Amino acid sequence: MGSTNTRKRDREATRLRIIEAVEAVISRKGFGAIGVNTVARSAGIDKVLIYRYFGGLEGLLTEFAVQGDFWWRVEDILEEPLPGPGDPGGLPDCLAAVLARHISFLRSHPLTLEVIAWEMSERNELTRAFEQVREERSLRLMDHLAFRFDYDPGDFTDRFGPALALLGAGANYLAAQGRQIAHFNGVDLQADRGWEALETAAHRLLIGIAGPATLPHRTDPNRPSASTQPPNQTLRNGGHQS
Amino acid sequence: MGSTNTRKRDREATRLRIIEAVEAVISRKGFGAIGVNTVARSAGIDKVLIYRYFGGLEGLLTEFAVQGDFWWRVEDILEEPLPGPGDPGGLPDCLAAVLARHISFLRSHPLTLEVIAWEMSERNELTRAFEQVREERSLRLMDHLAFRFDYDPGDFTDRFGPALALLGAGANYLAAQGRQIAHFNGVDLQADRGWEALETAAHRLLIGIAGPATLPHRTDPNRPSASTQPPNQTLRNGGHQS
DNA sequence: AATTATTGTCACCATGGAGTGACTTGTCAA
DNA sequence: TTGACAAGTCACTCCATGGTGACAATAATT
Repeated sequence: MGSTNTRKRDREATRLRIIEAVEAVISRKGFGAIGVNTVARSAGIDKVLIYRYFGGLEGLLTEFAVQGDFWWRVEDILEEPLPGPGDPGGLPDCLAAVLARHISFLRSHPLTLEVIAWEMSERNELTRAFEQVREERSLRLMDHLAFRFDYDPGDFTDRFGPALALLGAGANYLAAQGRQIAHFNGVDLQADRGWEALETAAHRLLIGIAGPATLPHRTDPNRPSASTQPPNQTLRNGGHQS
Repeated sequence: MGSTNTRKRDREATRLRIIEAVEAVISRKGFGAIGVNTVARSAGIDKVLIYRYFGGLEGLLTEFAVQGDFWWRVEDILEEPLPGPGDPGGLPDCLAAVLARHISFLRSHPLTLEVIAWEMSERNELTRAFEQVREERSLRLMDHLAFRFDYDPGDFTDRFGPALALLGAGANYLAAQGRQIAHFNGVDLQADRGWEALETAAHRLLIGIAGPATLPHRTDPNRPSASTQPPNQTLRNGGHQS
């Protein structure tokens, strides 16, 4: 017992210190500065421990990636209150709100922005894993939205997938660039004002694509697909079923 | 005379070889691999020449940046035929066409994509210069579009700047990511189909923001601003004045 | 032909990173 | 108390890179 002592020679404690050092280095100098020496120096330990405990830099980064969660969870994006089919704004409002939460997440997670920036120029096991998580959650989110608004998932993807890709990708790019540059096409990326303008612009754009004028869904009331339960059970509390 | 001989010891020729080697290295291994040794090895010359002729890596990269033009010129984006105020589609069609040309440029300029990716993680004289060129041309493009559709430039920027920033940034992100990853939100970034879908999505989005229903411009027919000539004279042939 | 300037080559140093083997020291169990 | 094992330290090799000085070879100039 007492395995969680505050011993001086504590493997778990040093493991944690090392992982935290990874985060510290990335926050301070970016992913490009990550290395065995840098991390060891920042953690105040000998680099040989990185090899002993993690099998090298790659293992350490994997561990780091597993610990921290660098992407939103579908449940958080869908958390109520969120505009639904009954609300006046309908689908455009909902999509705009989803995008706003996406943006909010990005802007409050600097480490995620580092990951996004890193993925631009690096290609390895880790970036592949990151990408896979993001893609999986994005698609799952779309399925939930399709269900929420009674679309066939395939229909929904065809209709709104590319548009949401464009807007989401734009948010990624602008948020990541906002770390370094101030303006993009005249928009101030480091001020809340700029981001508010982007969000309202996105809202107006989405009204165009998903507004009442362009809403030919529910054409077949008793189509076989779009079951009566959410696409999968990963939602904590069933999400939107009221 | 005969300064352009095919001598064996030709300073200009070696200078060119070195600059071309920069391009080759970036194309093959990305900006991250750029270095004095790498370039010298790729050019088949001694690295000391880089210091002699360019004063070091920084000078070489500057020269490289000056030579190559890594961003579209406003004139090319505005080249006729381009939808104008008289055409049925009007402003949305025009903006969609502009975005399509932006995308086309990106997809046909891999080096530009490398620059974009590089700018995400690096911050130095060069990236600052790149950014400045882009920003200047983007704003100038917007001014031209405002003039073309008889908007007050400030109005136009307020109304469409953020939306165009979002869409343009999305294109940048997706094009740059398309070098490495295949799918984003279900869209295939390495197939023409995927990009066509993105372009039509953008078009539909723009109809929402700039379509006839949301076109309260020209409210003041004799407003003082929006002069009768294009914002500046950098257009080759005066551009759109018919 | 001799001089001079410049192109290009070679050898070298310093630095910093990745990775490893041998050592010391603290902790736990017998 | 003692021995064994694990935690942590030290010292080192190897390698790639940035950067520089000295030298050889060739072209232009006189």
